[in-house]
Amino acid sequence: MAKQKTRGEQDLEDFDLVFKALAHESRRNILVVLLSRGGSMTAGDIVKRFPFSWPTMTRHLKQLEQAGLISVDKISREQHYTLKKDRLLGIVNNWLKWFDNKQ
Amino acid sequence: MAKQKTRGEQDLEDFDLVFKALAHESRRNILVVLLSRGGSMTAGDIVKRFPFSWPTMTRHLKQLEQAGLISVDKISREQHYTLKKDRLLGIVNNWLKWFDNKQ
DNA sequence: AATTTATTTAGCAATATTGCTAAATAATTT
DNA sequence: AAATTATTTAGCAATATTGCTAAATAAATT
Repeated sequence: MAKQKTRGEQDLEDFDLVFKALAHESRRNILVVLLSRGGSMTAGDIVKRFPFSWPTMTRHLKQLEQAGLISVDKISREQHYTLKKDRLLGIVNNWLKWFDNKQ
Repeated sequence: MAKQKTRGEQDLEDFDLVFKALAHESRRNILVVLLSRGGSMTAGDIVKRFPFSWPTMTRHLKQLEQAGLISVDKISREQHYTLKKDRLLGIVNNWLKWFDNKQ
């Protein structure tokens, strides 16, 4: 049985995955590109807009997915990646809340 | 003469420094500890609350400072580090704004 | 002036991250 | 069934990050 995580433990793990994912400029840009294209794109369309190889992009996308910042759907042989905007805003704001008086 | 940066270039540089600084759990925790102690602490007081060596802490603090998330004042032989909460909130929110409809 | 206290700098080793190319897989079209 | 298209996996090299210890600096105390 996997150890059950408390609310706070889960949050800490989320913060870590999310902030690590956001630490790389290209990954931040992938999120912006997804947003600007309506939230959803195939792997190939994303690759076209960045200056690195497909395998490198695959890895960046996987990191974003593991952080829960994007989701994937396989449609025939294409992978459709979708921005999870609410989770991005939710987790980062949840951390920022610590510092925000007006909370 | 140093090249003059446009508004957007400066923002991108800020985002990069800030998100890189926030990528490490201990550095995020340093900010929280500073906050919980009223915003300002000496290097030695910070070191006491973390499980790593002073030189390692010095480096983390320098990264936070370069990101503009804390400032330093030398008072006699002590270094006083101060949380720059407004800048933390300002820069992260400025990036998040891209994703926030309600903006 | 010597010692103590507070802290940084230098430099190394271990680990993690990033980027690449080549090969593999899996679905689709010919 | 062979070829094409979309994409991932494997594995390597370069670079960056993190942590450490030892040495250096700088101010204060004895």
